[in-house]
Amino acid sequence: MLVNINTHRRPVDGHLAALAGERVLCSEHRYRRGTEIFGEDEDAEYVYQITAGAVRTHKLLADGRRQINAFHLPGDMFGFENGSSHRFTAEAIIETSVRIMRRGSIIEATESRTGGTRSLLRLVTQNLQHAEDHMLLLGRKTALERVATFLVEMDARLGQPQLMALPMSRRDIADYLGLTLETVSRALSTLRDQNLLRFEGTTQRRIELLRRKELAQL
Amino acid sequence: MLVNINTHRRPVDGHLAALAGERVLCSEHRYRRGTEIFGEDEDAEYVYQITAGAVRTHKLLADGRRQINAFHLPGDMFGFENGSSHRFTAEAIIETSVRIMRRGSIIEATESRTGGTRSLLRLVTQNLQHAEDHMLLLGRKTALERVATFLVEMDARLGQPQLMALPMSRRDIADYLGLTLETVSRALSTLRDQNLLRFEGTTQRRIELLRRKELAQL
DNA sequence: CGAACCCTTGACTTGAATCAACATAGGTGG
DNA sequence: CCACCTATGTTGATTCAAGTCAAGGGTTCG
Repeated sequence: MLVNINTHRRPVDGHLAALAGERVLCSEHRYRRGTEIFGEDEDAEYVYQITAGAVRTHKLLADGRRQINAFHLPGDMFGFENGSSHRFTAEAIIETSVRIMRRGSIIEATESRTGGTRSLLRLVTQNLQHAEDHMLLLGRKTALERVATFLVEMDARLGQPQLMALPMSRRDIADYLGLTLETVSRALSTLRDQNLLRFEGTTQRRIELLRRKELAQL
Repeated sequence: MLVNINTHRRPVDGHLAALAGERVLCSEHRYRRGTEIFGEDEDAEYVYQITAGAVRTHKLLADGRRQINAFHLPGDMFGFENGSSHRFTAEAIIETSVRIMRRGSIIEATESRTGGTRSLLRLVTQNLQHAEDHMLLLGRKTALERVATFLVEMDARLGQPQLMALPMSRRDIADYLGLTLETVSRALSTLRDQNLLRFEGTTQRRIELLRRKELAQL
């Protein structure tokens, strides 16, 4: 099975047709919040680059326990860190636009441009590095340390904005950090009480980091 | 700094000289149990293949908490999953022999042989896959599930021998699984009491798996 | 032979999970 | 625009899985 056309989560037919042609190497597509972009064990036919929005990738255990491997933000590419078939599920966290490319054409492109798959190798190596750091977090850090690490990571990836607008819910953060959503909420409250951060306005997803250094050295 | 000659953990001068020459592309070296092969943040000058023994790679937090990323067994290569500098420390678990190659020559070799860095890419991708599976374990599995998963993994990698001789201590297993050594010991005792495994003889590192299927479906 | 590990087991503690209640936001349709 | 509903987030009370502390036996190795 190459493509499962009768599900809403696949690129629409028009995009497939375009991608199948010779001229068009990539195509834009939009996903509503909460929709699946690809599933675990599906063929890795396409590679994705986010132009707007945010994506989470996760694995599930049989009884529903979820581990989020990574969050992807605008500019990030994802979907090829895999082998030929996806090893996890990707979902749009919020309304998200992605540029979709055929996997094969990407590999050929990077190969001819750099005289090898080196840039691809670099991307996979970056993913590996992130995974290694995350294993240390999951295996050995306390709840407060995990949440602080998460905030510092997001802050850096968003370019240290004055105000950080997190796209993901407390549950997503929890499943990324190997915690429960209550524990994440409590840790954030603790950090707020220690004046390390501030919630902006009424929605709790807008956070201002007040003392980045102290947060980082947890 | 390319090579820190005055530490015992580096290849001896003879090997360095040989590696520097044109003819010899690789060299054999032996490490006593517990000795460091390379350290975190060192230059990744060499790539290693184990011919006998076992190696662990780990990261440390400032206060000494340790997370073991992976165990390496005979036949395994390690040391280039990194970028140009090592992102963790590698140590011999037991008396270990490794084949040492210059990193550069490996990359060239794989490139010329396969018309690209594809085989290298495959190796890094395998590492990434392992890391992703391990994140699920560390983030979401119970102690018993972690130990069972560990046993099944080792069993498979050792070729499902009738009797499995683990090279690593309970502490190593604990630091790999994000547990304490006591919890690992208790989990093993529980599995023994459930007749899922058996300790062979007096040393507790020889284990016979009695019902692999039931162990695997935890 | 002694010393340093290694492993197991028991008793107790604790950090995070679970269970529960409540507040608020945001989306939908009347 | 409002009323409703669901999803989201916080906080408190309680439980529990794993950690910590402690003791004792066994093995290995210099």
